Amino acid sequence: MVKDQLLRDLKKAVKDLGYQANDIVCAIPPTPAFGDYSSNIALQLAKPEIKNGKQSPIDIANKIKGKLDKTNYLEKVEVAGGGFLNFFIKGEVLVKNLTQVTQIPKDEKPQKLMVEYGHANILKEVHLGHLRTFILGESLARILGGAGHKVFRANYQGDIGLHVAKAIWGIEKLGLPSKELNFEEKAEYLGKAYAQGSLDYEESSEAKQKINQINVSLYRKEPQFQELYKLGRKWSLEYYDEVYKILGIKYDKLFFESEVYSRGEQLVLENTGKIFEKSDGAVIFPGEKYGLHNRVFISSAGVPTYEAKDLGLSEKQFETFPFDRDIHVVGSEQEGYFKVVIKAIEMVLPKLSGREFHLSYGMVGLKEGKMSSRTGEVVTVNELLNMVAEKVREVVKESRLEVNREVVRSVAMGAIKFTYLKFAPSSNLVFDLQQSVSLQGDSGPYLQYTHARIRSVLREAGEGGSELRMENLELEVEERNLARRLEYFGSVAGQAGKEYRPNLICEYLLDLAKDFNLFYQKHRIIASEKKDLRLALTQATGEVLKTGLELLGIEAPERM
RNA sequence: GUGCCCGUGGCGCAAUGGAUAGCGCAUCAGAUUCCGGAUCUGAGGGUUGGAGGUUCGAAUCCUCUCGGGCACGCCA
Repeated sequence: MVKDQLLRDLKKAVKDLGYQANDIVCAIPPTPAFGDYSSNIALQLAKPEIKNGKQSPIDIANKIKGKLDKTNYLEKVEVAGGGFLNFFIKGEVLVKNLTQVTQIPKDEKPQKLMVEYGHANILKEVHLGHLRTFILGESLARILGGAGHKVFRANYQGDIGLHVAKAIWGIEKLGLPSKELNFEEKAEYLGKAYAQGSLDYEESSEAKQKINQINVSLYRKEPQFQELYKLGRKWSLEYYDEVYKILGIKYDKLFFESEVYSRGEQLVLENTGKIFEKSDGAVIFPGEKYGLHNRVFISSAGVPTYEAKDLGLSEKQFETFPFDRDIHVVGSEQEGYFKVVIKAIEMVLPKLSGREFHLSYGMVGLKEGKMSSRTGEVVTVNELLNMVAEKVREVVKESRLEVNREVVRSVAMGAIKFTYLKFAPSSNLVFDLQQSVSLQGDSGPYLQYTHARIRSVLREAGEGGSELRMENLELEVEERNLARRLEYFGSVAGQAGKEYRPNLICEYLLDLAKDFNLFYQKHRIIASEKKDLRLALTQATGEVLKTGLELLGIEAPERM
C-alpha cells in the first residue's frame, strides 16, 4: 500500500516541523477530486489556536505540503477546504502496486483471539435468526486471521437444561419415528418434540412438574432418560455437522454445557458468601452492588443456570486456548446478561479480567411476522437455502448461461451471507423473504458475477501478460479510479478487523465492482492498445474480489 | 419503573467528529452486430424524528423531547 509510505512520511514531516501529534491518519476522501488520501492533521494541530487566530490551519498545511512536495510517489499535494491536505498518488505508482493489492496489513499487536459463535442449542433447528451469529462469526474469524491474529473458532452448545428436558418430554409423547430419517428429517422431528414440550410446559402444570423432574434427572445423570437423551443428542449433532458444512464453517472445538456445568456450580458454591449470595433458596450474583442487576446462578431447585455454566465455560476455554480476548458473537438482547456475567467471571477468575468481550449484533426479524422455535413457526436454513436457490435457477433460465448445481448452491449461499453481512453488526435486520436476499444490485451474486466475468476475460486473454511499460503512462478516468480503489483494499480489510465490522468490506467490494463494471463498459480490454495495463487492472480486481469474498465466507466461482 | 439500542429520499441500508450525506430496490428514460445484460448510463426523490447546546467543522458528541425495539432473579 502506498498509504504506509505516505503515513510514515507525513508523521516525519509533522515531527520535523516541531509539532506533537499522536493521532495522525490518512483517510479515504469522499471523492477523487480531493485526492487519493487526505489528512486533517493541520486542522488538528491548529485546533487550540484557531479561536484566537494565532495559528492558521492553512499555514500549517502549507508547511507540511512543503515537506512532502518532492516525494517520488506523489503527483501533487493540495491544501483545500480550510486546511485539509489532499494527496494525489502518481498513476504509475498505483499501477506498479497492482500486483500486491491483495495484501492485508498485519495488526501491529497480533493477539490470540477466540471467536465464539453459533451457540445453537441441540434439539432445535437452525433458523434465520441463528444464521446471523454463524455468518458474522465466521466472517470475523476470517478477517481477524487475515490481519495476523491467531484465531480459535469455538462453538458452545446447550446440550443440557430445561430446553432439553422439554424435548425429551416431547419425544416420549410423540413416540420415536418408525422409519429411518435423514439428518434434515431428524432435526425437524426434534424441533417438533421441543415445540410440543414447550407448549405443554406452559399449558399444563402437571407436564411442567414432570419436565422439571426430567431436567433434574438429566443433571444427575440418572439412567431413566439417558438413552433417549443420548439418541437425541447424537441426531442433533449430526444435523449440526451438516449445517456447518453448508455454511463452510470448521470449528476448532465444540464446547458443551454438559461438560462445564458442574465446574461452574462448584465455582459458585466455593464463592458463596464472598462473591455470591443466598437469596430465596437460590444463589445469586448481586449485580446491583455494581450498578448492574442481580442474576440467579444456582436455582432454588439446586440446578446451575446458564450463568453458572458460563463461568465454568470461561475457565475451560482459557485452559484450552489461552486467549487475549474471547469474542462472544451474541445478539443484543443479551447485553444486560453479559454485563453481569462478565463481571462475575472477572471476580471469580481475575486472570480473565478484560478478556471477555460481547460482540453484540442487532435482532433478526421477519417482516412476515414473528419467529418462534417454541411454536415451530420458523424459517430454517434449509428452507431459506432452497427458496433462494429457486430464485437463482429462475435467473439462470432467463440468462441462457449454463451452470451446475454446485454453482447454484454457491450463489444462493453467497446471496444469503451477503445479505447478513452488509448490515453493520449493531443494526437490526428485518428479513423480507421476497426481497431481502437479492441477486442483483448490492448483492453477493453481483460480486460473484463480476468476478466470474473477469475470469472469463482472463481466460479469453490467455496466460502470460507481457511486462508493463510505465513511460508516458496516461490513465483514463475509469482506469485511474479503479486503480485507486484497488489501493484501498488493504486498509479497508484492516479497519474491518479492528472494528469487527465485515460490512465495511461489503461496501468496499460493491464500490470496487461498480468501478470495474464501468471501466469494462467503457473500454475494450483485449482488443486494445492498452491491453497490458487493462489486463493488469482486470487481474488485480479479480484477485481482490476473490480475496474479499473469502473474508466474508463467500465462494467466488470461476463461471456462473 | 430502571437501563441499553435504534430513528437518514417511497422502501431497505451506508457513512460513528471532516469537505458537496452515499448505495441498492422501486419509478421514469436510454445502452447489446463487439472481451459474459445477474451488467451499464441518465433523471426525479433529503431542512439525517423534533428542539436546544459543544466545536473551525455534527447524521455522528451533550441535554431535553417524541416514536420504535430489547433487557431487567429461578429459560438459554
